[in-house]
Amino acid sequence: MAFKIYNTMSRTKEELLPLDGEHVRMYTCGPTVYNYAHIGNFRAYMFEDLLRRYIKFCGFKVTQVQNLTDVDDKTIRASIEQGIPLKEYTKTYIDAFFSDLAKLNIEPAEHYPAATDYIPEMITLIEKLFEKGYAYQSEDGSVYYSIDKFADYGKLARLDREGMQSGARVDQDEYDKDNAADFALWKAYVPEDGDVVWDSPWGRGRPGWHIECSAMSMKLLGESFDIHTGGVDNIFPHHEDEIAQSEAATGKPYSKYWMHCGYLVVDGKKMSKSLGNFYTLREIMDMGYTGREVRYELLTGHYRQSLNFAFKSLDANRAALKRLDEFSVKMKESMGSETEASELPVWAESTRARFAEAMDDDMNISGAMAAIFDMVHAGNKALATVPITKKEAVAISNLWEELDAVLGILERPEEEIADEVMELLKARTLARAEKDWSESDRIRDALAEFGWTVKDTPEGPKLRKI
RNA sequence: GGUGCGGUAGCCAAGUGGUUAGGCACUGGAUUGCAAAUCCAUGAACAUCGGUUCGAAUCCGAUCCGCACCUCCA
Repeated sequence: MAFKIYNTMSRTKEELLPLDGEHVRMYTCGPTVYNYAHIGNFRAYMFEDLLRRYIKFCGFKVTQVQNLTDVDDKTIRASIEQGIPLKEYTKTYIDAFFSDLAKLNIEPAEHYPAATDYIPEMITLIEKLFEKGYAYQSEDGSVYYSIDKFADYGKLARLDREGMQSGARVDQDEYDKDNAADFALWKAYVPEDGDVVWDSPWGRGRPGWHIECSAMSMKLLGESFDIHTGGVDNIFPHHEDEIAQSEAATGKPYSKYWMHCGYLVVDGKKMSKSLGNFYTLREIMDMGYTGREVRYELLTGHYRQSLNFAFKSLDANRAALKRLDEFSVKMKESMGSETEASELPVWAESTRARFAEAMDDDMNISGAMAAIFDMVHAGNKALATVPITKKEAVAISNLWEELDAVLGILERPEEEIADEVMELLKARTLARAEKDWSESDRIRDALAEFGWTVKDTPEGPKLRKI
């Protein structure tokens, strides 16, 4: 079996073969911390989480770097407007970002470099570009990259250089540049930047946006690494420019694979701050949805497809997750205190292979989920006639755990049951024994107020969190 | 204008030449003091028109529709 991923560079699916054979080094474009990230942003981080988890499932090691863009036009403008120092301003949103990642059960990357901590590396990189003749300083003091010097410019986005046309926005300092499409490596200081400024060989200023990713990725992962990820909107110009800067400076290939995820859309339109059609995770959770339900939503659409966000789907996910939870609980109850696993029951024998086969094909998550639901279905059916042995239940639980290392949705944390809830349950059982149905129903309502439903089964009453 | 993605049942969503994808909802059944929950069963589809083929959701051509990117958006 081989894990195949779609490489935007070649526009084909290629087998993932790490440069050093065993260790996958990946770089992920992270958030610009000027505000709360919306769940469209998290769609990308979720894709990257699934990717790193599946890479590990395949037996590779992973080192992932995700940057924090804590200096750019938006962060500077907002911090000045609010009269808060930049570092302090961005800290709020950096903290919120990590808190949201945790709620979505996204595995932490190995490194989260902040742009402002890597200014010297960026300056070194720009100096190299000057040495090699790719950089020039314009009259306003800013430093630009000359795309005409880099023959491969446009290879990722497959740009038609001649066809880049007028529909494009007009850059204000166009006339300072050799080519209107040249991009900034270093931006000369302007009063609007307030006290956000660093010294450089070309005068005071701040780095351009693209250079930070090149500098931090190569510093932490090496001049050539395996996978670079981001949303499709980063293909051009951001990733194209990263390639131009990095490969021009080192003369080596930059990232071996480029992977891009599709958008989250709302009513057919891309979710974005400018359209105002966005939701933050905290807003959705305030509406009563859990991080796990949102995770399921973001996870279960294929990453290269645009994903239509709708609360209706979140409601549907709740039912689907319940089905998985029921099965999971059933297995836990069946295994008791047994720890030794036997062979899997026949109805689960092919599940892992089917799951892996689907995921190997560029992370076909729908196929992978189908394998799991098929197992649940076959299992439920089989259990109606042939009880599962304790050791088989252990084997299923082990499988479940292995698959959930990739998905991060199957396991649900144990719910703590308060003493008073237990008392109510006892009282209700007593009432039922005495066939006092009105008292029994009254207690059921009382339990609901504590957030629990009770189900009466042949083995006695069972509590479930609503 | 250039580049790219897409249109599959009530909704979501896999599938790239022949075999039940899957989930949610609906309906029926089992279970239940009644419920709820759960479990089982179940129909229904490939944007349009043409072509290739024994056979097309899948390949080819045309058309219609939607979305995105084209200089700092995940």
